[in-house]
Amino acid sequence: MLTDERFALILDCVKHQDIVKIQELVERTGASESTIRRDLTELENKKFIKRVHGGARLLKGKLQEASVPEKSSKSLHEKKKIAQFAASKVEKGDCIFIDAGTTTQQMIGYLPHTEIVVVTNGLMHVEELLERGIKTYLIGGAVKPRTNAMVGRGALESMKAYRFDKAFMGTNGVHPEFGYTTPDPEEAQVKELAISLTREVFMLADDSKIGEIAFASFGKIQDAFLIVNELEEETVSVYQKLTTVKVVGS
Amino acid sequence: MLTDERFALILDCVKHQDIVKIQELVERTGASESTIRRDLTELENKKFIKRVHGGARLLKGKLQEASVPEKSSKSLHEKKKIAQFAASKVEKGDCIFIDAGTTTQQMIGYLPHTEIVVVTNGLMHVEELLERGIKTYLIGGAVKPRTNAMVGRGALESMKAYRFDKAFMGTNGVHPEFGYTTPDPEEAQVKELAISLTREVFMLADDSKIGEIAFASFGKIQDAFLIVNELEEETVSVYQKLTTVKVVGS
DNA sequence: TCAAAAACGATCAAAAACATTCAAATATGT
DNA sequence: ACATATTTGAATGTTTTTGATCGTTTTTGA
Repeated sequence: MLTDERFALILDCVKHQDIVKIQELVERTGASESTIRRDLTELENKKFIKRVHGGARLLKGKLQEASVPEKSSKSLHEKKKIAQFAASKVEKGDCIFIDAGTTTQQMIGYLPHTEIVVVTNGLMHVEELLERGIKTYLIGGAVKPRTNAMVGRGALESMKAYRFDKAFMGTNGVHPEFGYTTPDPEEAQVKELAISLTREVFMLADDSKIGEIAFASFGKIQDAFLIVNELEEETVSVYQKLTTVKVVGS
Repeated sequence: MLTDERFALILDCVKHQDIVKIQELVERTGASESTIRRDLTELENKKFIKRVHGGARLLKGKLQEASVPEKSSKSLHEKKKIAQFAASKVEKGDCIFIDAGTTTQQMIGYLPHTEIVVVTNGLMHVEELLERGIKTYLIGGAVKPRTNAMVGRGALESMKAYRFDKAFMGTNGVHPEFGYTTPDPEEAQVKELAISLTREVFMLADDSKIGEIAFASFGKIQDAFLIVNELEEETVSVYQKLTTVKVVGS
C-alpha cells in the first residue's frame, strides 16, 4: 500500500469516526505500527488531524476549543490599564457602543456609572453588563463562532437604528498610513459602521498592535482617540500629529 | 477505548442526562473506576463539567444559569421528552426559529442534524448551538435581564429579515379559547412575529401549562402543532378539534 | 448521634503507547 | 548496473496511561 493511499485511508477513517485507534489503522492498512505512527505525525504536522494517545482525532473545535479561560496575565494586566482609562471616559447618561473583544470586555468592570445604555456586538459582554444592571442592547446577525461577535448583513441593518455618544473599539493593527485594521472583513464592516454612527470614538490597543497591519481596514487613525499602554516618545509624536493619543503606562 | 472517546462519551451522557453516576460510566466505558475519576477531574479542570459526590453534573454557563433558578428533575425530564420529539421534526437543510426558554433549549442537544440554520431570540441558546457547529443567527434588540431573551423594536425589525421553515416556541399558557399566552407583552410581540414568518409552528408545553392563561396572547391554538408530555384523553380531544396534538408520554 | 457503606484521593507497579535508532528493503537517478 | 536516497519494520529504552490497593472523608440510615 502506497503512502498516499494510507493517508487517504487514515483521513477517511478520522472523518467518518471522529476518532481512530492506531491498532485499527494497522489492521486496515496492513502496515506496521511504526509506519502508522510516522503517518500520523506527518498528518498532524500538516494540520489534518490531531494526534492523541493511542490514535488520532478529527481536528475541529468540537471538543477542543470550547474552553478559552486562559490568558497571559501580563498582557491581561496591560489590557486592564487600557480598559480602566477608557471606562473613565464614560459619563452618566451616555449611550455607548462597546466592540467585541477581550480588551473592551475589561472595560465593563470599570464603568463608573450604570445609568447608561450600552449597545454591543459582543455576545460575551452581555452577561457582565446585565450583572451590573446596565441597560443592554445586542445587535442582531450571524454569530461568529470563534469570537462570539455578531457580523453580517443583519448586524449592519440592526445597528443602523442606533446613534452613539461614544464608541470603544478594539483593533488588531494600528498604522499611521493604513489606519486601523482587523483580520476579518465582516468584523471590519461592523466596526466601520459603528464608527460612522458615533460622535466620539476611542480605540483601545496594546503595544503589540502598534505598527501592525491586518487584512481589513475599518478606519483612519484620525477617526479615533487612541489609547495604548506603552509607546516610545518618537512613535507617540507620529500618531499625535494625526489624532489624540493617551499612553496609560504600565 | 481511547481517552478522548471516553471524554466524548462522558460529555454526551452529562449533556443528555444532566447528571451521571460514576458507576454508570464505568459500565459504559469498560474502564476502571480510577480512570473515570481521573477523567472527571480533568474535565472539571477544563470547565466542561462539575463533579459531585458519586458522579458529575452539567456545568451551565452563567447566562443559562441566571435564567434557570431551580428546576425539579421531574419537570426537567418532562421537558426533555418534549424537546426530543420536537427536535426529531427538524430535517436536514431546514431554516428554523428556536424561541427563548428552557424547554426549547433542551432541543439543541437532540437536533438530529447540524446542516441547518438556526435563528433565535434566546441568548442562552447560542453557546450550545455553536458548540454543535450549527450556523446561528441571533436577532438584535434589548436584552431582557431575567430571561436573557431579545425583545423590543430592534428584535422585531431584525427578525423581519428572515423566513422560517419551522419554528419551535415555548409558552406559559395553553387554552382552547384564549390560545397561547405569556406574561410579558414584549416577548409576546416577538413570538407573534416569529409565528407569522413561519410555515410550520410547533408549540412545546408541559402539562402544567395546559388550561392556563397568562397576560399577553401571541397566537390561537390552531396556529401551531402542539407538543405536550401528558394529557387526559378528554382534554386531548378538545385540542385535537383545533389543531394537531402530540402527547409524548412520560 | 453513631456506625456501616459508599465514594474519595493518593500511591505504585504493570501495561500500553511512545519516540528513537538502525538495518533491511525498496525506490530513484545516473 | 551502481550508488544514493527513501521507506519500512523491528528493537530499544522512555513516557504515559491504567487499574488495584490503601487509608481517609463523605453520605446514608437507623
